Amino acid sequence: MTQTPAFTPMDEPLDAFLCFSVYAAGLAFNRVYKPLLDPYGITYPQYLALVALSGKQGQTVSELGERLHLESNTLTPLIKRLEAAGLVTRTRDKQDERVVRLGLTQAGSSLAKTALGCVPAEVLKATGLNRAALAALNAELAALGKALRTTAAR
Amino acid sequence: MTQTPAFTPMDEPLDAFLCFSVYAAGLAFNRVYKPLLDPYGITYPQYLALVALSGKQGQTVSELGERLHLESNTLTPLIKRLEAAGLVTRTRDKQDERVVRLGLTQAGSSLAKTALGCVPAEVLKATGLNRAALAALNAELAALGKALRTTAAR
DNA sequence: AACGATTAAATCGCGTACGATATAAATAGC
DNA sequence: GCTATTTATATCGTACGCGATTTAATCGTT
Repeated sequence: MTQTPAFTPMDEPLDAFLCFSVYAAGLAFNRVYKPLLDPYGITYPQYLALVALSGKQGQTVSELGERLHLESNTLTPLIKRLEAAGLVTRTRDKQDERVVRLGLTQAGSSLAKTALGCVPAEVLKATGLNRAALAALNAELAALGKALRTTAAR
Repeated sequence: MTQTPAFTPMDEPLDAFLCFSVYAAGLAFNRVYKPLLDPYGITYPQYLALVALSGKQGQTVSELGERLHLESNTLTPLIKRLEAAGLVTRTRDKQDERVVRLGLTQAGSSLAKTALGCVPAEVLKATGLNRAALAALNAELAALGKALRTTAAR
C-alpha cells in the first residue's frame, strides 16, 4: 500500500491513491445529496452556493468564488439558474458597475433555513461517523485542500 | 464547529461541512493533476481509467465502472476518447456480444507506466503529507465512501 | 482629458457526471 | 421454439468545472 505502486498487474491499483478516495467520496456525497435536495429543486453545487450565500448578504461573485473555490465561468450560469428559480438576487454594484452583488430572496433564505434544518443530519447519518470523527476528518481534508491549492497555484 | 451549524450569519458556514472539504479537495486534486497530465494529453478521469485498466486486461465496461464508481453513460464517451487517442482497445466479447472488453494498447500501457513513474510522486509532494499520513487518510476516506455508497444505494 | 492596463463578469467550447431512455443480445418461461 | 424479461452498452439532455476569450468598467499615468 504505497502511493507509487509497483507497476505489476494488481487487482485495484487505484486503492492506493488518495486522489481516488477523495474523488470517489465526492461522487458518493453527490449521490447521497441528490435525493435529499431533489424535493427543493436544487443541485448539490447550488446547495453549497446557497449555504455560502446564507453566511453574508451582498457578496460579490468573486467573493463567493473564493469561498467555493470556483470562478465566474462556473458561477455565473449556476447563479443565473438560482435567480431564475427565484432564490437569489443579482444586482450591479452602484459604486462599481463591474461588480455583481448577490443576495438570497425570501424564498432562498427560507429554503436554506429549511434544508439546513434536516439535510445535514441525514448526511451525517450516511457518513457513519460521529461528530468528533467527522470534525477531525474535516480538518484533515481542509488542510489537504489548502496544501494542494498552494501547489496548484504555482 | 458542528455539522448542523446554527442558522445565524457566519463568515464561512461551509467550513463545518465534511462534504465541502471533500468537494474542495477534489477540485484541488484536479487542478494539481491538470498540468502534470497535460503533457500526456489526457484528463484526470482518463488517467484514473488508464490506471484502473492497467490493473487487468480484458475488463468489461461494467467492471471498470465498478472500480471507478461510474456507469456506461459516463464511461462510454470517455473510453471512446481514449480509443481515439490510440491508448485503449474496445472489442465485443465473442461469447456475449453485449459485452465490450477493454484493454490498453502498447501506447496506452507505456503511457500508464511512464505517468505512474513520476506523477504520483509529484502529487504526494503537493499533498504535504508523508506516506503514513497519506495511507491513513486514504483508508478513512475509502471507508467514508463505502458508508456513503451503502446509504445512497437505498 | 486621454489612453493603455487592470479588473469583474460573462461567454464559449470541451469533458465529465448522471437521470432517463434506447438498442441489441442473452436468458427464462411457457 | 417463441415471446417476455433481463442485461450490457450506448445515446441524449442538463448541469457542472474549467481554459480561453470577450466585454465593459475602473484605474493609473501622463
